[in-house]
Amino acid sequence: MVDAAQHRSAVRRSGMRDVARAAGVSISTVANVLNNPAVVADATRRRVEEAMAAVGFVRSGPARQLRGLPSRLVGSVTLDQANPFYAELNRGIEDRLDEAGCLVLACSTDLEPDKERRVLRLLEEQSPRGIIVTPTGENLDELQAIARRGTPVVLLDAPRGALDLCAVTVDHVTGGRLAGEHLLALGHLRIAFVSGTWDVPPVRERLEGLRRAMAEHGAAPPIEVRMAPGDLFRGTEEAVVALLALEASAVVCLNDITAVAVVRALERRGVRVPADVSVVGYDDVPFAAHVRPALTTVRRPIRDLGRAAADLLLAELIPTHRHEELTFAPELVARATTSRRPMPGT
Amino acid sequence: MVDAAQHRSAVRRSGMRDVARAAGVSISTVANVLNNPAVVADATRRRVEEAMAAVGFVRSGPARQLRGLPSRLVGSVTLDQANPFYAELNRGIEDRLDEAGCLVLACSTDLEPDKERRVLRLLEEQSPRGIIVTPTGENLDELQAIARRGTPVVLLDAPRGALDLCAVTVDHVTGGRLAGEHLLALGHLRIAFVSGTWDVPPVRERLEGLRRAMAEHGAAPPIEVRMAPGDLFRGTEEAVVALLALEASAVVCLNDITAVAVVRALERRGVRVPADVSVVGYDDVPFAAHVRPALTTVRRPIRDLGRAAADLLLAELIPTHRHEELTFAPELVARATTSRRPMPGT
DNA sequence: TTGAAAGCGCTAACAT
DNA sequence: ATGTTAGCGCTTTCAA
Repeated sequence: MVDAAQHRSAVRRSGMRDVARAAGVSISTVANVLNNPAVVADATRRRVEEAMAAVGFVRSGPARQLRGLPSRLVGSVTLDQANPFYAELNRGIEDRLDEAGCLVLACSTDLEPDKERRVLRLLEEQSPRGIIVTPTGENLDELQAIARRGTPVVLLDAPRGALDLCAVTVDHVTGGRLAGEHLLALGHLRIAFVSGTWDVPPVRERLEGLRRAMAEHGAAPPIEVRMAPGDLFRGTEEAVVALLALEASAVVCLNDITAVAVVRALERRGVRVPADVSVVGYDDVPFAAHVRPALTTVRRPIRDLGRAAADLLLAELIPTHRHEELTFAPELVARATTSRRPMPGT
Repeated sequence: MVDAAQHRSAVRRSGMRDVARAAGVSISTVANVLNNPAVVADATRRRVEEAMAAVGFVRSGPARQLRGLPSRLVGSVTLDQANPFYAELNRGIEDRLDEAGCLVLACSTDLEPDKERRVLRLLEEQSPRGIIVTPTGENLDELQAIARRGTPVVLLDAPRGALDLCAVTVDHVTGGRLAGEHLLALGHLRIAFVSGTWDVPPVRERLEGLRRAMAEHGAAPPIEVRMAPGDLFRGTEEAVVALLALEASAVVCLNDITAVAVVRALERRGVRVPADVSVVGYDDVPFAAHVRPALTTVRRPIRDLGRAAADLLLAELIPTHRHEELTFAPELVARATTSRRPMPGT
């Protein structure tokens, strides 16, 4: 007689029960060789180990979690895992988690609050060890609620002190300032800032830093050019048109991807970079050094951010844990898209 | 009186039990509003739903899996999720899985068989819905064993017909051929091929395609230059030295990253691309169009590969499922790193 | 040194 | 329309 369950799938993972039967011992002995081998007699242990190999035993994570053991899953919610910045970030997270035997669940929100909410819910249902998230900003209360329900949350690039959670951030005001000071030192006075379609704090702060640097140098405030919604290509074209109308001699972009797109759009219009217009990016993603002209940009230590976030997350398991906020310093990397302001009229 | 469990953590997720108590119904009624809402009286359903909100109910994925329901986790094992190719691939996988309410566990092996083995084991223990893997090639038997134990495995970029599993591949022989024919058409006769440190089939096949194209045109066979182990920088420098010694007028690289590095190394030595030497990449990762000179490369539809792999994986749940092998065609994208062979002596 | 038994949160078959 | 119950694979007391 063959029952329905066996029919449904010819393959079935064998569990401790099967190992126990194969080795002729009880389930708890199998549990002991797994979790407390010292207590098991050598001969028995060997017998059990052979049985494990023979039946192809694989421990069940879900069952262990159900018993209350810490999960080995960690969620990472970014705006887009294909974006080189977040790809690097996830790798940093993965590297640190790997040392702790944990795996990363990589999710993208595309900066859509609804998608973020869906993904967060899905993640929480897996009872992960925790969630590292670059928030869209629209679900901060939800994130706090998740933490309250027992799933640790680590924020990345969220406004400082926004929530009672662990967080790792970059001092974006300083980042914007660095870009500004670099350009001011090169003699630029009319500087534009290309921001994204959505108004997120980490970008606001860069603009604010730029504004401060310019104010301190007695220059006119930066002119914000917001990218049109839709694809990067269209948005950039329109931004560049606006840019040229403004007659700015330099432009700071919200990130490297946009900066490269802006450089291309300028070149297509016969505007030379940096001879006619200087361009500064943000992040220093790996390809920034490889485009031509090589991109001047504000670097943040991307993998370190990921590693730090993972560290904070793992530390949440410690009973005496207190929430902590880590801030990294950005750094200007001068390359070939910036140069001295051209003499007017030449 | 407060018991130990409560002490250990102030926060505790509430389960169906708590909802049932709060709503004054049995657990199965809660289960019904979750899984079979039509059968529940309207008033009761509302009461239960309110209770769920009130206690902050989150369904337990692990518990559901333990009951034998399909997991919502899918593993994706690539060589390096920070590599733009695999970052794109993972995004394609994520997009398709998202529609099925599944999440992707992104893992990197760095082409290290040991790491791959570790990661596969960790993944299998989570009893995921399946695993999509770009194998190092050293653990193929293990992959087959995993599938036998009940976790579906989908291969990516594995040798055709290597295993009795679903697979999605690209016709790399044709890919190599396309690169070769492009260069031959431009008059190149001495062509080198830069391969990676490790000898993996998808790269072998590209070289084989190149070889065939050259043979058919009566040209001398391609000269293989293997990258030195270690970091990309060192490896590329040495490869380029070898390259120049060979006096090849064109070089095909195993992928775009290496191609860009080769272009830079050539330029550092005063060799102009494409005036003196033509360079062809492979993959057409997003930045290939943005480096300067823009990279001529063999494109594969990266996100589509990911989506297809996810589709195959999800289809494994269907009882009548048969393993399937999908092959995508590559395509040459001629940009600015290739040009007509320079006249000897000029 | 080994075994018996309870229970984690859920689903599904069955009973009411 | 709602409730009772067994059990998924594991860990963890406790007893032998």
